[in-house]
Amino acid sequence: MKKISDSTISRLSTYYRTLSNLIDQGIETVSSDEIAEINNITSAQVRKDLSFFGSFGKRGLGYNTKALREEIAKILGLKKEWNIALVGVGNIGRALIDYEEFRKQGFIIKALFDKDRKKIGKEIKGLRINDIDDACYVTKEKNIEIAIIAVPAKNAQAVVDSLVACGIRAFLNFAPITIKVPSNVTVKNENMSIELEALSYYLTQSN
Amino acid sequence: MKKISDSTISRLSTYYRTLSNLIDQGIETVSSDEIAEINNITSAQVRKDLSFFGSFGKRGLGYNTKALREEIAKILGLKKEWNIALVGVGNIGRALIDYEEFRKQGFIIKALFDKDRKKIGKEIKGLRINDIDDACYVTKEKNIEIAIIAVPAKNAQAVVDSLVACGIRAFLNFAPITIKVPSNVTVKNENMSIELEALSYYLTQSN
DNA sequence: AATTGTGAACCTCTTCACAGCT
DNA sequence: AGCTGTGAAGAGGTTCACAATT
Repeated sequence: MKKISDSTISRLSTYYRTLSNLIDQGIETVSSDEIAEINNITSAQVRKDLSFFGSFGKRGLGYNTKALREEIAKILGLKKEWNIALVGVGNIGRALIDYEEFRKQGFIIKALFDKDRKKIGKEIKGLRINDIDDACYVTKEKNIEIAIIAVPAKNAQAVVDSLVACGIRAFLNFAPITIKVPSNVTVKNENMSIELEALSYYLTQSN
Repeated sequence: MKKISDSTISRLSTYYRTLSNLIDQGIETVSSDEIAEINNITSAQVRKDLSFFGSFGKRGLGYNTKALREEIAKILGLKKEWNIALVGVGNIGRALIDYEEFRKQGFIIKALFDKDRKKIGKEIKGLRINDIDDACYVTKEKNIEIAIIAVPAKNAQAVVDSLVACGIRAFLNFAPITIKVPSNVTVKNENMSIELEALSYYLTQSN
């Protein structure tokens, strides 16, 4: 399959959310122009993004909201639940356990890991905190497919290395560091300081 | 000033972090090639990014780590502390209050807001939770420059609208929705579900 | 009449490659 | 000799504009 850009994929996610909202409002049909307007982009962009995957609209009419959301769900792989491991039960980690948005989209945290002896064995929301050294056993048992890395920067690479060795191929990394992985493994970064620093830059510019 | 791309700005943030790590290791000189290697990019990219702002290296030698970090700090506006308001004291919000990384970079949370009567008046880490309706008074008193939006999607636009009316011009938005703002206001999004959905897409593709 | 789907044009970002400096 | 700084080339992403369809 042809290579689709990261931007297209992340815009599909926003279309998915837009469609969900429209469906909640009882709206059955929507044009690329309306989807674009809601998301501050152009209608050509919306149509082009969708065109990589098929023809989902009707000329003159637009798109059926439910049908289009269904198509995007298929594209993004949201028709199944994904089993997630959360590594690092600190502030960020604990917030993510309670993050409704993940569960709503079918991302279910099924395993917790930490390396702090004081935490291991305890439970949060019915989930036992496991020793990261037991990662391979637990991830296999629980069928984990994606790991969220919420450990300090200095430990992040080692944690990912060992999970890659267990066969995990997708990571959401909250540590402020670039993680190295083999080419068949995907890492997405969630680096909150970077965005704040961009704001700092723009504010500094405009003064 | 010429328009610098978002990607360049966010890479500058990563160079800043890379340089901090090198300095901690006592390394005094670094080449664009080494910075690139650490961050999985090309050395031409590193040099081009820096070239938009000046000439900070010595041909044949590379860059002085401390001097370059200083330059990047100036560019990104990190030579001062930024006063931040956090709106929405839920799971995510509370995690951010304790997030050391922000404080370390000079982003100091100085005001908390919520609209839940049960929370207003209480304190977290010595910070009083204020009524979002008092936003203008409090943001002015505390000299707030950036707001972090950690409220449910359905309230996010209204919260931002009222803070824009108070004069806030920079937002870090955690709500999974596109916020509309005037052109002199900047919004950066931190949408964790989007990144997970991208992982879901890549895993789905490769199976 | 309205709106999609898409090749072509356009624009922006990245990489190349080398002159210039240390 | 080694590495930066940068114009030019190349790649990739976005927008235009219009034929096709309902």
